[in-house]
Order: sequence, then C-alpha cells, then structure tokens
Amino acid sequence: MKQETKPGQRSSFAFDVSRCLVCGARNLNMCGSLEKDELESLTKIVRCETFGAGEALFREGDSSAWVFNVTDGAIRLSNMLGNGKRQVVGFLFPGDFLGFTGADEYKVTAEAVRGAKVCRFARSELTRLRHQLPQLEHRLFEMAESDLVAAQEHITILGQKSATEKMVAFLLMLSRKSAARGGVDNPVHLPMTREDIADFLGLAFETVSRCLTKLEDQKLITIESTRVIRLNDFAALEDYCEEA
Amino acid sequence: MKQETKPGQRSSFAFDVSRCLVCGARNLNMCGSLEKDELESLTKIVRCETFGAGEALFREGDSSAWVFNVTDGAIRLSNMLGNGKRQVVGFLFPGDFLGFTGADEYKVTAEAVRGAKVCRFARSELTRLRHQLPQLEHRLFEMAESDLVAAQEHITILGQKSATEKMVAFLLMLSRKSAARGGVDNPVHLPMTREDIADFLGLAFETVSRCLTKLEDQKLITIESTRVIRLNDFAALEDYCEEA
DNA sequence: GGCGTGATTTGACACTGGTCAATCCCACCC
DNA sequence: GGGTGGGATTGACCAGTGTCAAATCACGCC
Repeated sequence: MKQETKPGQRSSFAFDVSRCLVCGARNLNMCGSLEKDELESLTKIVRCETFGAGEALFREGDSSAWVFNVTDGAIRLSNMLGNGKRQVVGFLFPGDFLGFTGADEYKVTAEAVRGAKVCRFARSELTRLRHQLPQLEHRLFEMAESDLVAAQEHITILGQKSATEKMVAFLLMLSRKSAARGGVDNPVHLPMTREDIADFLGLAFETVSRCLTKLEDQKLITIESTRVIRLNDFAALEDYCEEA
Repeated sequence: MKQETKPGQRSSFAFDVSRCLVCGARNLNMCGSLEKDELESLTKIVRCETFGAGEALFREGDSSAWVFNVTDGAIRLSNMLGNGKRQVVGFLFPGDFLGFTGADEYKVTAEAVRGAKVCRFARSELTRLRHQLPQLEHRLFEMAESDLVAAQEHITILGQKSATEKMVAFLLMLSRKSAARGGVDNPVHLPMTREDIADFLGLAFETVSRCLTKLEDQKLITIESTRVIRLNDFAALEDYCEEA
C-alpha cells in the first residue's frame, strides 16, 4: 500500500480488496451490492482520502469528474447566495454517496464538517463499471432516489414547520440516520455547529440555540454537552414535529 | 386504438409508435433517448390517460407500481402534514417523469393541477426495459439527478429567501421551464392557484398575492390576468432574487 | 495551567410575514 | 342579466423570528 501526498497535504492511497471487506460503510454504500470479485474492479479505481475540518472536496462550479463514498465523519453540502447567506442542503454520513448531479459541474459545495474519510472515484471509471455491473447501477439509482425523497422531506420541514418543530425534526432525523448505519439512536451526536444546523433549517443560529434550551426546559431533551443531545421521549418528540 | 373506461371515468387507451413519434414531449422525456424500433418496446407497455383538475394519480402511501410521463398540463406533488398544512414539493410539466421513489410506496401525493395527460407504465415493465436499453437507463438516471438538483434549489429558496425573493425565483423558474420545453419565456402562465404557489414557497396565500402586487407596483412585472404574469425586466428580477 | 479565539447562550427589540376579516373579481350557470 | 361560489386582493393586527449586542463557555495552544 503505497502512500502519497497530494496537493493540500492530503493523504491519498490505493489499497486492495481486503480493505474493502472490512470497511464499516460497505453494507451501507454502493459497494454493498457487489460480491468480492466484483468489488475488486471497484478497488482498482479508488483512492482513500482524509479531509480536515472545513476542507472542501469540491466547490460549486467545480468539474464533477470526481465522485466519493463517505466512509467516516460527516460532509456538509451547501449553496452560497450572493448576499453571503448559505443554505446547507444536506449532511452526508458514512455509507452515503457523494456525486449526484445531472451536469458537468457541481451546483453545490461539499466540505468536511469536522474531519472525514472518503473513497474517491473518477466518474468516468465508475460509469464504465456501472455498465458492467447491473447490481451497481441499480444500487446507485436507488440511492439517488432515496436522496430525492430525503430532499422532499427537507423541503417540507423548511416550508411548513415552526422553528422548534424544525429542530425536533432535525434531531429525530440524525437519530434515525445513526441507527440506520448501525450506531445508537440515542443520544444524538452533532458533529456540526449551531450555525450549520441553522443554515440547514433556514433559521438564525441564535434561534437554534433558543429552541434547544426550550426543549430542554420542557424535559423533551437533555443537552448532555454542546454536541451530545439525549432524546428523553421519542413518542412526544414525534408528535411535536408531526402535529403541532 | 381501442378505448376503455377505467375506475373514475378516466379515458385510457393504448396506441402504436406512430403516436409517440409526434408526441410533443418526446424529446424532453425519457423516450427521447430511444430510436424508433426501441420506442416500440415502450409503446407496448404504455397507456395514455387524462386526469381532471384536482384528480390524484396516486396518494401518499399508495403502491409505487405505476409510473408516468407527463405529456400535457401540470402535476402537483405534495406532502400533507398532520395539522392540515400542505407542502407542495414540486410541479411537473410535459416531459417530466413521475415515479422516482426509493420504496414500494409513494411518499408524496400527485394530483393534476387543472387537467393533465400522462403516459402510464407498470414500474416492473419499465425496470425490465431499462435492463435491455442502456440509453433508457442512462436517461432516467440523469432525470433523477436533475430532480435532485432542482430539489436542492427549492431547499435554498425556502431556507434563505424573503417572501418577495421567493416569488421572483418562482416566476423565473416557471419562465425557464417553459422555455426549456419549447414554450415562450414571457409572459409566464400560472396553471396553479395562489394557494398552490404559497404551499410551494412556504408562504400564506395572502402573502403571495401581496408580493405580486408589490412587484407590479415596482414595475418589475405586469399582472396581465390572474394567471398570466409578464416579466418586464429579467436582469432586474435575477438581481432581485440573487442578491437582496 | 493560563490565555485567546471562536462557538454558544441569553437578552432586548424590530420587523417580516401569518392570521383573521372584509371586499372584490370573475367564471360559470340558470 | 342576475345570481352564486371559489379564488384573489386588501387591510389591520400581532406572533414568531431575525438582528444586534453582551456575556459566557469550551477548546486548542503555548
């Protein structure tokens, strides 16, 4: 396993299939659709990379020639507006695929939230493999569809919910996502800042802070530390963001 | 071309490929990726249907066994919340594909806005064809990706823009979409009610009305009739929703 | 261990946009 | 032509959030 240094001091290395077989994200991401011998074709075109807090994998306008599998940490997808406002359109976690865009250029910026590990592929190579491996094609299609459904839920949260409801929906979403990738559903760990959350929910960061305080006052959550929130009553929280 | 009556008095009929060749939406939708002989395979599994104003193609929770190509009119995709609020997550126009969902059940409701014509396919048949026709697979993937990008733009509009900016962004979007399918980019025709627009933009319908009036006072638009809006200065409107 | 910077919390206040209500407009029907 | 009903507009008011400011906290670094 040779190791190199790429622009930006980022470690980047190729590896063999044995590494994929023990990858914690394998059953979550597109690789899970492949058998060992098929995985080898993927292994040949991938490099593993690490990004530090805030580092960009790509920015709005960059060529979409590279795509990624997230294997560790969290990635923030965002849009910047002319007036300096920022909308976070999604957070990606281990198992998520990063690279859907119908165009030659990315329309969003992807940055590591705190620190993240990813597998990097050339889109052209992956496209070639998709033609050879129908399982892979199918799995990627499913993942794109599921991203679309997630975006529609995000739209609904942004359009119809109050600040506190948004906050509750966000906490429940993180809890579900953590459980889905084999982690605990409680307490919820927040790798991102209050400002990231605010920009995801269309709020001011002060409002995020106030909503968390209010929910703790109501005993619905416990703020164990700035980045660890315990959900004290799932049923009540579900009701809170669905009905009110 | 035999004609039948289906539940709900809806006309539904099969047809041969000659009809597809003159379909106005063909170059916009997934059919555009196919040659005449390939189109025939599609023709064999499709039925053409008409839906009246407000009629549902499917509702949240319905089986996702059917998928559609929109060929005329407009379709409204929406989510209902427990408290009676509704979020419109998208409007579909001729050329758009309706049926992306990663699951066995639809998570949104699809209704005709005023009146709409669609081609209906069994998902299972279409999946089979996708395996046989790589062009079709590729085109559908592209369309799913482009829906995802559109949803991310919608998220940004909902999260970061003021009421009037939202309204301007909406008008420009409709104008672009009309141009993209070969229509005029000005004036903009609105098949939907103020309430539909409000539920799309996360506003009250009174606010939509007020914003339109305000934009007309500023000479940026002319309300030629309730459902026809003339954009008087594209550059100024672009600036309005991008910067302010 | 102390310091410094950035993140977070809390408070005071202003303002956008929601709510409720009245009126208007227009298409459709008798 | 007049009536009817749903959609659209306009006005008055105010609740929920954003903004600005200050205080506090947390963490990395020396």
